[in-house]
This record gives sequence, C-alpha cells and structure tokens, in this order.
Amino acid sequence: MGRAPCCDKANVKKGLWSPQEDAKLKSYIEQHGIGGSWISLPQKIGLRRCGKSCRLRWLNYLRPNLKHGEYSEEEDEIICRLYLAIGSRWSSIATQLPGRTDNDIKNYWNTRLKKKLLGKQQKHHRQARRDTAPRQEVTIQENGILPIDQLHLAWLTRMVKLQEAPARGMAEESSGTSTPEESMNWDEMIPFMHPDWAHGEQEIFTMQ
DNA sequence: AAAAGATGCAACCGCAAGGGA
DNA sequence: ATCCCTTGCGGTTGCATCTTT
Repeated sequence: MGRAPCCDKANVKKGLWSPQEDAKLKSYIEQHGIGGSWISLPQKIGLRRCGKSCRLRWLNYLRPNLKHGEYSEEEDEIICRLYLAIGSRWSSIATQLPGRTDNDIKNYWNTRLKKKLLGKQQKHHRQARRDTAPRQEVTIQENGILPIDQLHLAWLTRMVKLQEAPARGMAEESSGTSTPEESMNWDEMIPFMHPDWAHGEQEIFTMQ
C-alpha cells in the first residue's frame, strides 16, 4: 500500500503553465481567494492541474509584489549571510527578502551565488579576474559585520579545510546524504559572519 | 553553421508537520 | 490517542536557452 496520491495523476496536466491557465488561476484567486483548499481549487476553476501545482504557481510566479530578475548586491549579501548562518532553510531566508520566493532564492543560490562564492567562473572570466582581483585582506567594518569579500574568504577557507579532511564535518548533517562541501559546521562559521549571531539565530531572525 | 555541453529556472516529487475529526 | 487530509518545505529533475568548440 503506497501513499494515496493527492490528485488523479492520469487526468492532470504537467509541465509549463500556459498564459490562459495563469490568467484563470490569477483572476480566481484575486476575486475569491483560495476558497477552501488548494486541492479543490483546480476543479472549481476548471484547471486540469494538481492543487499543489496551483499553489506553487501562485506562490512563485503569480502572487502580487513578486520581484523578478536580477538580485542586488545587498540581496546577495543577505542570502550568503543567512545561508552560512542557518543553512538551506530557504523559506526562512525568503522572509528576509520581500518579493523573493524560497524557490527563487534556492535556484539563485544553487545556480549562481554558490558558484560566485566558490569562484567557479566561466573559463574566459578566469584570467581577467586573476589579472584584476585585489588581494584579500581581512578588515571588519565599523558595525562589526564582515563585508561580502570576507564572507567569500571564510567560505573558501572552510572549503579548503573540508577538502583536506573530508571526513571531518561529515557527521554533522542529519541527512547523511550531503557532500563534504555541503556539510558545514554552522557554529564554526557563525563567528566569521556577525558577532551577534554567535548568540543564537533566534535572537536575530524571527522564524515562523 | 551545427553539434555538444553548460546553464538557469520552472515545476515536480516525496516527506514531515500541523490541525481537525 | 490516532488517523487522515492538507499544506509547506527542500531536494531534484526536465527542458529551453545560451555558450563553446
């Protein structure tokens, strides 16, 4: 006996949403709200979609006041700091970035920001960066917060440590499936980021 | 110009938590 | 107390587009 499916898979459309589907979902929710439950919503409006799919589409794309497009340096910095502090709790990170969704932030981190921090730039950028990159020097701003370059440095230092001793830190993640690169000891990283964070994330961020 | 590879992002999947019956 | 249903979350996948060879 498997788990009961949330919808009739055979009659449910998958894949990208059409503009017509978007319009239906958007106009219904704007007029009536979710109107009970996500599960029953697609039937009400005649969409051959799973309720979960509708929810995701609304939250990640159709919802008002969403920001699309480039992230600012400030947003980059917030994501980096929060990721280093609390790990991949994307929904919590998203609460600190109005207009951004957890899915969006997760994608941005996985596809761009992580590479940016790890310095995995495309080949043709490497030489240019080597030629122009200033020497890293550790300086702390007046407010005690490390500038983004220092975060980068802290991150890289940790990466090197893990590569030298891959076994260390592996047991820290409960999932047991993470790579050494992802198995970071956050307590060890926190003092690098913000002095106050060492006292516990709950004091700094309001978790839902 | 075309094929192969890399990248970015939307969407899916499965699990866990929460709440009501 | 426990069962069932719904929601929310994070990891992963699929595919369109871009870049490189």
